[in-house]
Amino acid sequence: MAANSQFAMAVHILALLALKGETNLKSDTIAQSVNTNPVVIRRILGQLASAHLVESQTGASGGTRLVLPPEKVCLVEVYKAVSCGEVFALPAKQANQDCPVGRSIEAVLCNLQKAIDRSVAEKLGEFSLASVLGMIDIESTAAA
Amino acid sequence: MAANSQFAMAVHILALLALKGETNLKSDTIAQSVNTNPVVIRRILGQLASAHLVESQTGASGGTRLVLPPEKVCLVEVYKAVSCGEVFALPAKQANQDCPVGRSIEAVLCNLQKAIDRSVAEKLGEFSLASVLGMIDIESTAAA
DNA sequence: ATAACTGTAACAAGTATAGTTACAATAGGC
DNA sequence: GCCTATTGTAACTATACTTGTTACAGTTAT
Repeated sequence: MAANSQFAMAVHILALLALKGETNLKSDTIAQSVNTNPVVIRRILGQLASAHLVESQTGASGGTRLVLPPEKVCLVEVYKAVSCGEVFALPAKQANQDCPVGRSIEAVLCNLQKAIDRSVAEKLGEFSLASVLGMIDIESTAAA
Repeated sequence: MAANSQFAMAVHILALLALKGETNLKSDTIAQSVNTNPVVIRRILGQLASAHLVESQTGASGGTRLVLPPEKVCLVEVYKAVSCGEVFALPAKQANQDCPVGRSIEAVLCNLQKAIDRSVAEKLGEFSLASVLGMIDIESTAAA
């Protein structure tokens, strides 16, 4: 399967919106930078809009812009907006309840899953969109 | 797609092996507890064997056993043995190199990816197979 | 009115997982 | 040595998710 790269694309999109400030950005313009189809971009923008991270306008000279300044956009919110938030899945089938291990392992795995997912959320919580922009600036300055 | 539950199954398998001690466990016996097909179990056992976490014997009265005592088996090793180790993927297509953001975002996303993956590894490093067994014991005692 | 956007449905292609059958290779028990 | 049990692995199916694409209805500036 194509690995899920929606979070990476979402960060790229938000970085573009942040640098554009108040101006609306068209999905077509974004698609050129991300190097994909505008519909793919609009799908991700739809998820970001549901999370109240961006706002869009339809019609001529429409487009999308950030709702909040980059310092107030945390990557945790971006991650939650575009992913299921689970690093690993629990088995689809229930374990054998006649086996002592099968009976009790599910709760253990579920707690483990929550612990891992929480640590990812905490780490992402350390980054804001503004900090991403800072990393971009450093990179482009170094390259110039 | 069926979500990847190999890590969860691997932990379940290793818990069974740990409780069985020195004795070889057959893939069929394990499959009954996990509630799946023996071949699915053998596939995971193969990955765990490549990571030197378990050893198998072919032939009659063959089976699989742990290489190390449960205290020395860390869940990081299990995770690395059965997964790609990446919480999110980078886009398959390269971003537009003619765009300043496209040109520099990839390195930022790559560093971000490494930071997140590292935090997952660190959190998993806090758990050993023995600690999983401890959680199982607590659960089954509470249920009894 | 017209032209330019978004939102979204529908579909194809590619790919990963889980499950299943089948069978060669191997090793213990008699 | 022969039989039997078990692993390792290939091959195939079904399912489902992601990306990419076309198409089009709805909306808005000019």
